[in-house]
Amino acid sequence: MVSIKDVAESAGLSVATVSRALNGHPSVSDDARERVQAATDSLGYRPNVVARSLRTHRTGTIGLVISDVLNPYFTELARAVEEEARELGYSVIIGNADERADLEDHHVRGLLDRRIDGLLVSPADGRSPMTLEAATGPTPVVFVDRWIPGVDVPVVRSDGRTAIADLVDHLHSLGHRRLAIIAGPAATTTGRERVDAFRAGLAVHGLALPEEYVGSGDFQAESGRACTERFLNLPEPPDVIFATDNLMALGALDAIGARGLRVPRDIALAAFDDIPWFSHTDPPITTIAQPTAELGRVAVRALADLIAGSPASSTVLPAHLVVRRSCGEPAQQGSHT
Amino acid sequence: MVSIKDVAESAGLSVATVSRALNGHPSVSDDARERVQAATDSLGYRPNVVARSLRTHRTGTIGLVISDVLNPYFTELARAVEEEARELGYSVIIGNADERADLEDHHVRGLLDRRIDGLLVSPADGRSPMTLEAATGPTPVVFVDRWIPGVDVPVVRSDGRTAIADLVDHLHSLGHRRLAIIAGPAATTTGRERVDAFRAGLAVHGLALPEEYVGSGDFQAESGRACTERFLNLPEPPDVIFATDNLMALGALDAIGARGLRVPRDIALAAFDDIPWFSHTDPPITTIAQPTAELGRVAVRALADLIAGSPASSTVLPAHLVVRRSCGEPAQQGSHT
DNA sequence: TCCGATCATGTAATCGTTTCCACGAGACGC
DNA sequence: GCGTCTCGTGGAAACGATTACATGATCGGA
Repeated sequence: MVSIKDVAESAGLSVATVSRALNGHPSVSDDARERVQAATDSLGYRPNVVARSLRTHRTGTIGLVISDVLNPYFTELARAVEEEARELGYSVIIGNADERADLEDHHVRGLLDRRIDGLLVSPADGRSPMTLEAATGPTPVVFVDRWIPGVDVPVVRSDGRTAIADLVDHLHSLGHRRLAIIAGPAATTTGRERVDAFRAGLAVHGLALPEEYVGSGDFQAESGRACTERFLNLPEPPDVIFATDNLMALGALDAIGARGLRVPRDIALAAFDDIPWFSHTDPPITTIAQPTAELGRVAVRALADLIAGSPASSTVLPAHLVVRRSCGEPAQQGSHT
Repeated sequence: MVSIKDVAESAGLSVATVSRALNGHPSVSDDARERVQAATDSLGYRPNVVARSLRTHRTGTIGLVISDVLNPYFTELARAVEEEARELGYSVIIGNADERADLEDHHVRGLLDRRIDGLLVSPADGRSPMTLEAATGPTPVVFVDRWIPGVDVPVVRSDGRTAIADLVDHLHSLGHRRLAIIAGPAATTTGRERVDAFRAGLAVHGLALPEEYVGSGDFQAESGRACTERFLNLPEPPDVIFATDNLMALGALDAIGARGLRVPRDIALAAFDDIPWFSHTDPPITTIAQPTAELGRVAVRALADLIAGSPASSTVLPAHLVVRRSCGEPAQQGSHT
C-alpha cells in the first residue's frame, strides 16, 4: 500500500507539505501542489482514513442502529439517512438490532468502539445498557422514531396520535364497534403511544378497549399472526384489527387467510406505517403513513448540528391516515348528501 | 477518553503487558491479568479500534455493496450477511448503490479507503472502475448475486435457469402462448441470464420471443410500470408478463391495475425473487425463489476464507419455481385423470 | 540598508495500539 | 556452580496520517 511518505519522496517534498497540499491548506505553492498531484496520480495514492482518524479524532462516519432491517419502514429510513449523510460528507454504518436488546447493545458498543462521530438510534426499549451509556456519553446521539423517556437526547419522530384518532373516527363511521389492536412491545415508546392514542380515540366515541382486544406483539410478523388467531378464537371476535406496524399486519393477513376469512367482509384490518406493498395486497390496506424519509433526513441534520457543536432540537412530524379498502367501503358511497 | 496508557498506570504495569493481557497472550502472569482486569473495569476502558487497526492492518470489518436496499431481496441478503459475519467476528458496512454505477464506485472507494478486510459486492454492471480495480487489487473480493464476466473473483450466486425453464413449462401448460419479459439491465449478469433462459425455455416449446415482448427495465418499480404499459399498448398484448425482479413486478401490478385489468383473468404475471408480500398481493404471485439467506452466508464464508489466505471457490445454488395464482388456475383442476 | 512580516517548507511530536527485542529472575541439567 | 532455557515484563519502534513550531527566503516600508 502506498503511503503519504512514498508520495513525498516521489514529489521531492516533505510529508508535511504533501499533507497540506492534499488538504487544500492555503500556504502551499502552486509548484508543490502540482508535483503532489502528479505523484498521487502516478502512484495511485489513497489516504489511509484509519491513520487520519487516529490523529484527528474524527472518522467522518455516523452510526445508525435500527430495530429491524427486514421492516420496509426502517429500510426506507436507512436509505434516507444514508443519502442525507452522504450529502453532508458522512458515511453511515448500519447496525440491525432485530428488535433484540442484546443485539442493540452489541451494535452500539461496536460503533462507539469504532469512534463514529455520532450515533442515530431507534432504541428497542430502555433495556440496552450501552444505549443509555451512549446517550450520556461524549458522542453525540440522536434518537429517531423511538426514544427513551427521561433520557435527555434530541428525538426525531412522527406523532401518530391525531392520525390514529382519524382512523378510529373512520372505523366508527363505517359502523365498526368492536375494535382490537395488536400492540408493539410496551417497552417501546411507539408501542405505547399507539395503544394510548387508540384507546383515547375509542373513548371519544364512548367505546372501551377491553383487555382481550389488546394483543401484545413485538413488531414482527409472527406475533401479528399469533395475536390475530387469539382474537379470532374469542367468543366475540373483533370487527376490526389495527396492527401497529406493517409486519404484524402481514402476519394478521396470514392468520385471517388461513381461516378462510376475507378482509374486509369478515373482519377489517388497518395498519400503522405505509409501504408500497400495501396498495397491492388483497385488499389494499388502510394505513397511517409516516413521513419516513423526511424523518431520516431531519435526524441526520440534527446529528450533524450536534457534531458541529451547536445544540440540536427535537422534531415531531405529523403522520396521516391513508384510507384504502381493508376496512370496508365508505358508508357515504351511495349517498352523495 | 481513557487509553491503554491510563490502564497501565492504574494497574502498575507497562502498556505492553496490558496489551498482552487484553489480547490473551500466553505469557502474562495471572497476577498481571487480574490487575489489568480490575483496572479496565474500574476505568471503563474500551480499546480504540482505530489505533488497533492502524497497527495491525486489520479492521475486523467487511464491506457489502448491494444494488438497492429498498429491494427486499437485497435486504434479506444483507441481513444474512451481517448475521454470518457477526458469528465469524466481523462487522459489516453496507453501501447502497441504488443501481447506479457512480454510487457503486463511491461506496467501493470509501470502503477500500476504510481499509476493510474484505469486500462483498453485487456489481451493477461492469462500468464501475473502482469495482474492477478492487477486484484485481490486494483486498479480498467476492461477488454475490451478480458478477462481472472475465474478472477472476469468486462468485456466489444462484442459477435461475432451470427454474425459469420450469416456469415457461408451467405457463405453456396453462395455455399461454404470448409470453413477454421485463428484463433487467443488459449489463448485469442476472439481467442477461434471465432473458436468455426465458428465450431458451420458449424455444423448447417452439415459441419465439419477439423483440417487442422484451421490455428493458432497470430492476426498479418504475421501469416495470413503463414496460407493462408499453406491452398493454401493443396491437397484440402478451398473455403473460414475466418480471425479472420483485420491484418491477410491483410496477407491473400498478400498471395493470391502473388499466382496470385483472390478474390473471386479463393478463398473467410472474416474477423473479420471492418475498413474503407476494403471498398477499391480489392475486398471490407465482415466482422463482432464490435461497437468498443461504447465498449471503456462503458468500461471507468464502470471503472469510479469502481473508484467511486460503483460496475460495465459487458457489452456485439452485433457485426454484413457486406456483401461486397469478398465472391462472392449473388446467388439471377439473380433470383428475 | 535594515527590520519585521509573510510565505513556503521542513522537523518532529502526536494519536493509541501492537509487537520486536532486550533483560533479569528462576529453574534445570550436567 | 555454571551455562542455558523459559517466563514475565518493560522499552521503544512502528503504523500513516495531521499539525504546532522552527527556519530561511522574500518582500515592502521607513
